[in-house]
Amino acid sequence: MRGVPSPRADVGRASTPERIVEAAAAEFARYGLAGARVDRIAERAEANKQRIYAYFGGKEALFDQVVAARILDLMDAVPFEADDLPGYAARLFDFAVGRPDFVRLVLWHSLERPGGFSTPDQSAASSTASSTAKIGALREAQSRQPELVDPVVPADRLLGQVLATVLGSVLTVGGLLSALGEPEIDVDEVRADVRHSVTRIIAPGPEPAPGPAPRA
Amino acid sequence: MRGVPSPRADVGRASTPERIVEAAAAEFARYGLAGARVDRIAERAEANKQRIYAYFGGKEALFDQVVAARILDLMDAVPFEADDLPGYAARLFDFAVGRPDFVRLVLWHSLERPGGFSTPDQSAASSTASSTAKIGALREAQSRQPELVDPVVPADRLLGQVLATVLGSVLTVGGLLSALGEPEIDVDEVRADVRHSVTRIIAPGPEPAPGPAPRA
DNA sequence: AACAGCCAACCAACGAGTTGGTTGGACTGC
DNA sequence: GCAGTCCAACCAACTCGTTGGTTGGCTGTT
Repeated sequence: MRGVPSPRADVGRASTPERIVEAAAAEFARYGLAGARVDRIAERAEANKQRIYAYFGGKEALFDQVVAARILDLMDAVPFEADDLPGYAARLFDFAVGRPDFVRLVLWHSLERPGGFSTPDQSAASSTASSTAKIGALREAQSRQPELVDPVVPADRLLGQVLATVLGSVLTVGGLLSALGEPEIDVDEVRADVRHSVTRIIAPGPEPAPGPAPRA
Repeated sequence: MRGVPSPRADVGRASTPERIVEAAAAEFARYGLAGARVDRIAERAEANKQRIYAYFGGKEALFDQVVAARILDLMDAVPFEADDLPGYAARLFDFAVGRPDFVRLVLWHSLERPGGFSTPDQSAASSTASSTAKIGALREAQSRQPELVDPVVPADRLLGQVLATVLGSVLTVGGLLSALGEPEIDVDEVRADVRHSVTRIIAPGPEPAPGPAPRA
């Protein structure tokens, strides 16, 4: 958003750019970048088409900005908690499961914009920064609570595993695996399973039986 | 494919329908259903546009058939093995990681065709059938090897967790989480992590913190 | 006047799907 | 051997709805 104007004296109604972002999020979540229609976004936003071009520059730019905004939403809606990874995983899970549009948006963005964000939004940089911050926090938590230290998996990859578990579970609930044949799923059960998996992943436990010896 | 003709006496070259499927797989993997261009597929296949309509009926139908074919490929390339879930997970992982196009195809299909396959292909039915078969095999394996019986997670959800782990890891490697800030990933490490996670998930281990103590 | 916003029309390009006509191999009956 | 037929496949042009993006003119508010 370049020049966000102060809202019109039209109380009770979101500003035009806000309405556009909202409508765009819905449209993009449903149809993706290629499938989305600018006219439909304008109509949905009860705004005018050229406003989209005036504020956001174009379809792709709008897409990027919408996704970036939603990711920032996630980041401060679910703060990282190194001391309680199962809980963090569960909260992430709940956030994502409760917002199917968010998940679809991220999925679509990763498919349709392989290069990441074209707009040099802060979101790209800030997210890798936040990742290293998370790993740091995790290490710090481990130094305080030695029983969390896994002899096999170092902190950085531990985080990856946890996120992968959450991601996989979210998509499972979202019906992605239905193509591979997974029927009737209960969200509460899966959330418990996520906690369970993460608990076991982070806690010292049995070694992989026949697999290649894990490196230090 | 309705009327698959016998290949022309044009040795050394795949049949036209085969070439079309191949080209379509590449095109759809790259651009998705909405983004794919029929003309591009025809060109890539060194075939004629109307052949696509003659053989497959249209863009969407072609998409469905391509995806279904690829899923069947997966199914018999990586047979389920109830006795060695970590190994199965690792093989699934390798298959998917080695075929980014496959992953993208499945992802896109789940996004762009929410209702599953419109063509009443056998793939839809066969995949849920194969899923229940998997769960059955898993139960059977557990009855033979009681040490595999997890006191907490029943067989059906166990399978879901394993698949979710694999899926999440594959997407992590594929760069999906990069949006959420996951840098530099080593496939071998992640494969080991998958084994590791699955091993821990299926083996009796520590309970989730607030849960009841594990029974013998 | 400056500015946010709307409306309506417009444009050029694109793209799915179609059609008419052509080529060349294979098989048939004579 | 040869006309007749069938069929896969190619080519090129065409239809026609769609779509990203633009422009000019109008309204109301500050």
